Amino acid sequence: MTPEQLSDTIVQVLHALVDEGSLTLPEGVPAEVVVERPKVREHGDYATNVALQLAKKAGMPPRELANLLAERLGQADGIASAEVAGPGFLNIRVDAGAQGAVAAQIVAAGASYGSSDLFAGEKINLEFVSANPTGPIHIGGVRWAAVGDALGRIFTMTGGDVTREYYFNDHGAQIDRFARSLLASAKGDPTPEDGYGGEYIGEIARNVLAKEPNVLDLPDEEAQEVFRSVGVNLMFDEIKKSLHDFRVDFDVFFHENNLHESGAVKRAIERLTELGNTYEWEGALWLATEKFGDDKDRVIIKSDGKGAYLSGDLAYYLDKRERGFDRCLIMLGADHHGYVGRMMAMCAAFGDVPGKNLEILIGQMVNLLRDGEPLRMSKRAGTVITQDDLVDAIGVDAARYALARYTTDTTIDLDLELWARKTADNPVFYVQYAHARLASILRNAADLGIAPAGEHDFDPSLLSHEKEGELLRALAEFPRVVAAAAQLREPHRVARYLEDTASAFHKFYDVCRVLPQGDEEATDLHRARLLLVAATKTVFANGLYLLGVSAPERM
RNA sequence: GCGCUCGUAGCUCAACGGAUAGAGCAUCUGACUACGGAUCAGAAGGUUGGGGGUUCGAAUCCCUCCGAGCGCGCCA
Repeated sequence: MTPEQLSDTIVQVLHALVDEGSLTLPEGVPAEVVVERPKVREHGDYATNVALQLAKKAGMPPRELANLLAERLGQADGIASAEVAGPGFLNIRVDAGAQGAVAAQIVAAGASYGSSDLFAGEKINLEFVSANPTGPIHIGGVRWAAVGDALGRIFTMTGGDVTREYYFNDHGAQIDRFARSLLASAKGDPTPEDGYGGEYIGEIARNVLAKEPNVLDLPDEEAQEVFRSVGVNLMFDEIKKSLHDFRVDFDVFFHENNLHESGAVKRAIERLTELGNTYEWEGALWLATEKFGDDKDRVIIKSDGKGAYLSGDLAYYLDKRERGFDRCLIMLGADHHGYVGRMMAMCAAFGDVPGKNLEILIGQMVNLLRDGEPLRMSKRAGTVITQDDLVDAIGVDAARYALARYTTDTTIDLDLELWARKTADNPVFYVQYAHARLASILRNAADLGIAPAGEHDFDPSLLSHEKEGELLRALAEFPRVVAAAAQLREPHRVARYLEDTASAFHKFYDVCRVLPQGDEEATDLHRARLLLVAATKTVFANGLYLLGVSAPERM
């Protein structure tokens, strides 16, 4: 019995009590009730606070209502017992048979176990990383590469129609600085005062020279144009390759420059003007964002006639909405949190709903440590830690797992030494090891010619051991965890869940022999446990997939 | 000065407004004639930064103070 099924059962009992007149609920019976896994074992398999929630509405003391419910619930199908505890909690024990049936359901669902229709019919645009094409992706961007892609997988699993999008800021002064830096490097000049340093500049410059051998014969201004266009494209390619190697593939790479060239910026401004949300002042065009909650109004066309940075964002947002996205999520580093106010105001200025049509997620900084010492980064000195550096140090699996394992609203310290280790103190190995061990059991079973219990010969009530129950309950949680991760935009919940479930599995494995020993004959219990093993492996495979981490058959 | 995000075990971090705040690492004690010991069992470790408030119930919501990180351009 899954938590969802238990919730349904409780709702049915509520309906029955209302129908026979022993319970009055003026606001009606809720469609679902909260069912949770108690932290303390003595509190049963599941617990619900429904009596506490409904007591006031029913005009009845919580414990009295809980008693009423417990009496009926105890008689319901699949429920072994229901007891009232504390201020009015209901502690519920599930029949072993009802519990064990989950294993068969999971194996039958396979790769789709955990999916739901929570976001069905919604077009969701996820914009993340979007690092400037003036250099490789650095550590700040990688956090979102891992988290954003995982979130995309989670939204897909909960029914959403997901588009991953990367916004290339290939317009404006920073690109000029990039081009000047390349030219200076190619000529052997020192890095310009406001330019970019680092080895990659020299590398890109050499690659441009390889493609355009005569470029230095041109006047500086023309040469710089060549370095700009060729250099930026080389940078694009490098960024895309890094991301692909990181198992993050974007559906759309959107170039800011297109917005300016296609007239999209102009159109967006016209729209905002029609809506009465722009005005001219001191030679510039302003967007009235303050009335939508921003600190102050913002310039969108500067007095020199050029578009301010925000003008690209306006056009980009409008473009996404015109492409039919109901939800536009943008993931930014904490150093950009200052934009949230104006972006939300801009969204409202278009007549949209901030927080729904546009959502901005802020990720805090990542600090890298080696042997407990912080790695200091300096752009000038070229000691920036890039995505590729991180992958070289600890590998894609560990990097993705490490970055997706924490809530994005706290800064994290990653110790490269720890995450490179192939030992138990590295959480990703703990989880992957569980999967490999499960795979190994199934391999051994196949060698022995033992098949997991099937549809007709599976007796769920055989899985009655305490550790089997805990593992089954953990497996039954998976869909709820995925749903919560999607609704709260918190992929780390999946990682934490896998760690808990790995622990439940190892504890089960320690005390419950799955395969027959020696000449022992395979029994129904062996086959039932083998089915449980298959179900567990399915959950690990699905969970690791959501994080973009491999699920190894062997390690 | 204003704003955003945070403050939880020695360390890194969890915890739909729920019961005795949990894991891992590190420390200490145990378990291998092994379905993979990259594991398991146990011990120890806390005034959830301080103080108020809201309610049946607060790490979580509100106010305030302290501390940290990050932002506050007609830069991009």
